[in-house]
Amino acid sequence: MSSEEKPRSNFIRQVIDEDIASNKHNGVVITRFPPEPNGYLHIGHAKSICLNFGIAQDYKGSCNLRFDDTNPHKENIEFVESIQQDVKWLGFDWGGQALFSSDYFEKLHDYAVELIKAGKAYVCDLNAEQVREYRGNLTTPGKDSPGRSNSVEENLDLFARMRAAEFEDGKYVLRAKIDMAAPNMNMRDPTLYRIRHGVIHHQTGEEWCIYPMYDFTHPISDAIEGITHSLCTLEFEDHRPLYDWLLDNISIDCHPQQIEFSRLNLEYTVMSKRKLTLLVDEGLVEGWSDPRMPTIAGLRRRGFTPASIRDFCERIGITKSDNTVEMGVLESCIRDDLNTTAMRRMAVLNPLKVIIENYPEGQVEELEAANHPQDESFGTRKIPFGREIYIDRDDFMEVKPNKKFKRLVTDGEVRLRNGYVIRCDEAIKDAQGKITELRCSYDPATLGVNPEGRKVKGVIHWVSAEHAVEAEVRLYDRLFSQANPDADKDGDFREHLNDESLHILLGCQLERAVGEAEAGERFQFEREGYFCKDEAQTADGKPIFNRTVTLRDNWAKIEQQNKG
RNA sequence: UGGGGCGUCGCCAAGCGGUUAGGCACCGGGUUUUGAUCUCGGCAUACGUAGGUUCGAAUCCUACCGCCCCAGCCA
Repeated sequence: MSSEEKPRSNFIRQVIDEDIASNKHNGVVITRFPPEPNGYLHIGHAKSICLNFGIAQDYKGSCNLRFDDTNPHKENIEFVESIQQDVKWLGFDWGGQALFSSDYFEKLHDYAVELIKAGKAYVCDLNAEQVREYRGNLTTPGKDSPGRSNSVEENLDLFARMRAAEFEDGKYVLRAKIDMAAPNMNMRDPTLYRIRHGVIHHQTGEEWCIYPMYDFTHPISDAIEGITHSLCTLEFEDHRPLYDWLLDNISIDCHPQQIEFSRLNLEYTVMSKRKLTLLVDEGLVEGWSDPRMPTIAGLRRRGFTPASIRDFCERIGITKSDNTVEMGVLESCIRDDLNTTAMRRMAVLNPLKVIIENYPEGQVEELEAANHPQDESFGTRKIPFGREIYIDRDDFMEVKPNKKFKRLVTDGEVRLRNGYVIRCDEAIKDAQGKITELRCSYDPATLGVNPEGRKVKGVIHWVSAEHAVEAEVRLYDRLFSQANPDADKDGDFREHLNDESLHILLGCQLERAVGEAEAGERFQFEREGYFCKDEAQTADGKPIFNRTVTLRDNWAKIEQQNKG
């Protein structure tokens, strides 16, 4: 499998190679994956996970899982747990306990005090709106906050009282004293600490009422953990001067290197956690693990394998350029994997009853079928065959529509996969003219051999009516009808939701062998696609299968082109 | 009109001064009891544009153009 091959290089690995060559960190490589537990992980996070854990593996280093939990307002324990589950499921190990930025709150506080003592941080009493005004804008410099001229003693006293819960939310913040005229907005005395009462932090409870900001927390947490390379996405590029400033201005002897790469965009979906949260909260999808979601949990439920997602991350590469990857790449990854790993089965999604009139009533044959056409190690199974079977309605037409059509037509023949050749003698219709069943005959001499004197081109799948397992099958399509749902800045991305993204098929007929499948099991339903059994059942106890992806379908493509 | 990035095939992406890897997609041929798989072949005189340096430039220099990010007490 391509995902297990040598990882291809990228500019970050080149930096690491150079650092190893120059013995910068004594040959050690330690990375970290630092999610904020305020949502479920998505395929974009998978890119970062594969990068960070992949590098750690290849360089015989390690990768920490560290929750960046400095904003208790938005975070909760459900997300802490789902994130760990998803990283594990993707196949990565962070060795021991997960880490939390909140583990370092006391140390972080001490570094803040150190900055204050050095005259490099001050307590500011401006309110949020004033801070914004004082900051200036992109083209005009900011102006100093009154607090900037506080004495060290005043700042120390105020900060201590902030911690001691003497002030309400928003009364004061702690700020770094850098440069209010800096062209980089991040350097205009960024906020380091804010006051937050009345929230219970999932790790520290009510121990703290001041919480450090990301820009303060991240570099120090990295340094505490001895991270060598701190990999993050492009939007943090102009936070790097602040990252470096902080580590240069406190007494810590570790200075990780921040390197930025571009985030993943995927066509026909959204990747921002804010937007995904909105879809979940507004009930526009069925939760974070809805199979249409680009979340790891959604992809898992859809039937994607960890290997296929790793392969995807490998294929898309790591660069600094903006990119929007086509869905076709993801689909190709899962097809590649499942093609070699999934058992073949037959399932009739849109059943049409077929009576084989020259087949003895009550007789049942057990036909043998390979579980994989190219891999004998998958073994074989028995498929019952009888007088009444189901085929898919799409596999029959009364009149042959064109000479390339090679499925069943009236007075025509077709091969039943793993079975006999049958001929359609008559299509029975109801009063409305809808075909209700087919009267056919079979050729007993065609089991495992081609008929004599004629060529039967088509092969269709089928299921014994008597032995079929009824199921619900869910067909998924892209979540959005537009390749880039958030293209128009003033429009609402929700307007582009695809209302055809889910089709539920009832009364599907599966071959007997699928009946024993366990939740999460994946199959190729021949000629249809790859399907995964859902953990849920229908109200009346019938199994539910989710379609992961269709098979590549050149015929559908040709038909599409003929129409268009 | 401040700062930081990015621009190589429809979409990703190698390339790091010596004459454009690869994958996806697409187009054709072969095998096939899945119109699948597999397989064979095709698919950028060209690297945002214009100049310059050089025997030689996607790679170096200059100037333009286009796109993305930054004005949270979010991360």
